[in-house]
Amino acid sequence: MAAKDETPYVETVDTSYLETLVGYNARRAALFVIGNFMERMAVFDLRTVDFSVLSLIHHNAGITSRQLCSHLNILAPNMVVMLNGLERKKLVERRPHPLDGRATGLHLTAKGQSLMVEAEAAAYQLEMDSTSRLTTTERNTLVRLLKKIYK
Amino acid sequence: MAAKDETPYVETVDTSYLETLVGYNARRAALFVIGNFMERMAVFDLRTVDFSVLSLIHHNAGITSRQLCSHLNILAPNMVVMLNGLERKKLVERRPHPLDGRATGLHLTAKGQSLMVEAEAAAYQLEMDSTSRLTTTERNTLVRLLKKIYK
DNA sequence: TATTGTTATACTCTATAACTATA
DNA sequence: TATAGTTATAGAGTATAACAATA
Repeated sequence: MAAKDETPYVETVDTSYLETLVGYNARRAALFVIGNFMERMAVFDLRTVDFSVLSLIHHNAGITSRQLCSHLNILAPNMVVMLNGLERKKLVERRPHPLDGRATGLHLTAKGQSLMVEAEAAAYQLEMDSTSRLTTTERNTLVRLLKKIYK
Repeated sequence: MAAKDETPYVETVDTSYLETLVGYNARRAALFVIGNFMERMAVFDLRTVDFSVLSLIHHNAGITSRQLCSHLNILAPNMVVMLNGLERKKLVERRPHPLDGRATGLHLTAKGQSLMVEAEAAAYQLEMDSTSRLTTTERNTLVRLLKKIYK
C-alpha cells in the first residue's frame, strides 16, 4: 500500500464494485462463452452471427430477411451483406416468397443443412464445456433467470 | 402453415433452439441491461465503457492504463484515446507513477468524483429496475452462477 | 531485452439516407 | 401510403505495427 500523503498506486485491482452489477457479470459471462464459441466455430468458417442466422433459417425454412432482422437485432442493410456472403458460400438460397411478392424466403442448401447439423452438435458440446463448473440444475436455473430479465 | 410440396414460409419464428444456449441468453440479457444502462447514463454523458473505466479509477486511485486494459479487455492504443477524452472533460488526471517511471497513475478529479458518486447511485437504481422481475434471492443466485462461468 | 504509453492506421461492425418494387 | 429488399456510405468500435522512454 502507498503511504498517506503520497501519490497512491495500485498493486491488485479491486473490481468488487463492478462485480455487484448484473449487467457487468452477464456481459463478462457472455464474452467468455462467445469467445469459446468463436474459436470452436472457426473450423466451420462461421462467426457467431453467421451461426445464429443459419440456425434460425435451419429451424424456420422460408423465413424472410425482415424476420431474421427483428429477432437478431440486426439492421436490414447489414443483413443483406451477410446473406450475400452466405449465398456466395452456397449455404443459403433465396427463393420468392409464396404469398408476398416483395419478400424473399430463405432456405438452407443441402451443404448448409449438413454444416448446421455438425455446427449445432459442436455448439451443444461447447455449451457443456463452457458451463462445466455448473450442475445441470444450476445451468437450467441460470437460463431461466436470464430469460426472466430480457423476455 | 404452408402445405406440403410447396415452398414453405414462416408465420411465427421458432427461436427455441437458440434459447437453449447459455451464450445466447447471457448475451440477450446483457444487451437488455446495458441498453437501459446507456439510456440512463446519457444524462451524465457517459457510455458504458466510460462508466467502467471511471468506476475502476474511482475505487483504485492511482491505477495504471495497463491495469485498466487487462481488467476491462480493452487494447492499450484504444485506452489512450478514451483517457484523452476523459481528461479533456476534466474527469480524470494523469500523474507520474511513484515507483515506475514508465507508467502514469490515473486519478479522478473533484469533478470526476462527484460525477461518479451520482452515476454509481443511478447505476444501482437501474440494476434494481432492470432485474425487477427477480427476487433478491434470484438476483444473488444469478450473479453467483454468472461468476462461476467466467471467473 | 521487456514493458508502458503513445501515434498512426487498417479493419470490422453498426447506423443512416435514399432508391425500387410490390402491397 | 407503407413495407421488403437493396445500395452506398458514414460513423463507431476494435485490432495491428511501429516508436520513444524507462525498467
